[in-house]
Amino acid sequence: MTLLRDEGLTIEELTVWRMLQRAHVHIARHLESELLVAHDLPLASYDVLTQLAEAPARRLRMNDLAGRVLLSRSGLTRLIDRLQRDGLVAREACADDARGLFAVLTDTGAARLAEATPTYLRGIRAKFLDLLGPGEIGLVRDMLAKLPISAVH
Amino acid sequence: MTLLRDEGLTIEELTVWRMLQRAHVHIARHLESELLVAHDLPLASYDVLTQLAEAPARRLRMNDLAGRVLLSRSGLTRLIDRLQRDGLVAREACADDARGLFAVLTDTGAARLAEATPTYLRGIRAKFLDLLGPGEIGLVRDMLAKLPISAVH
DNA sequence: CTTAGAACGTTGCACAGACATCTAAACAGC
DNA sequence: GCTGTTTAGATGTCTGTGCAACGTTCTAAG
Repeated sequence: MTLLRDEGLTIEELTVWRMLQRAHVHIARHLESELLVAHDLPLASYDVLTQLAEAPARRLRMNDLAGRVLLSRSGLTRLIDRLQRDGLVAREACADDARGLFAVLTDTGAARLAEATPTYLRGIRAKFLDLLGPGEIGLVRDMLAKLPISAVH
Repeated sequence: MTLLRDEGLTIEELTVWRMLQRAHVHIARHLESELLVAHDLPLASYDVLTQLAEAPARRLRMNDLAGRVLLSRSGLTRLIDRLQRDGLVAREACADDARGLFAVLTDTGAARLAEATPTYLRGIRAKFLDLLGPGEIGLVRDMLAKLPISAVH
């Protein structure tokens, strides 16, 4: 605890970080298991499908996508492998850059996403939003907006 | 997006969750890599050492510890294996319950923790606390306090 | 045109983590 | 005491991820 003083942190500050950690892990695990049992869809896969669904023409370059879902390039390669195997995503060559590849959301993928989304949203509601007081959501947003939400280094 | 309406979530609410996700992952990765390069200590290990350091007599039952560091029992077993191999933690039998085991922080472990803590705290300061306005930390704490910080199910 | 360098994505490797299963010990109930 | 149930931890196995290295393609400098 002496160390805290050395770095000028209060115990409260440290606790806030720990709570943030625990809260996120807790919510993420809940979402993961709900999605898994109900739709056989890991959270990471859900995130990928969502990003693709929101992207123009339902497609995104691998590199681009990797940044958005907080995954390393290699991690994304394997994940897309699995999603492609399951027919939820397809790989398509990039016309103007032969190195590039698009990950494209298939119709099957879109359907699966639509099917899983209620579960996902209910989970967020139950484990996160409903527990906050009115107006606090805006507060949290403002707070989080100041944090580094940059891409993976 | 139509699905959002169906579940009564606004886009803002969904965004808040995503930002929380990104913020946590981003900070955690930063801490992890800093601890790794400077002290060869993964974040999970650091958390274990911290919990033990704060526990009475520097010891905690495996099961108890698993809950605090958000790790499965098997995950903790392996992690303690590694920490024991490195001499940072020792296993000790439990007097009044022959099934039980204590994980005990060794002096080496305590030293290593003390050595790594400045790095850890500096990271939290740089990637989290310093980015918030004054008074916001209390706000966040109150908010997070309402979230489910329960043990692993 | 040629060549050095950077960027995109994939692959080999090692490691961490979860789930299910297992053993040993404690705790019921009778 | 004896048996059935529960709990504490450890282990086998499988999945997922990151890092470093690689092949390929694009781009810039000479």
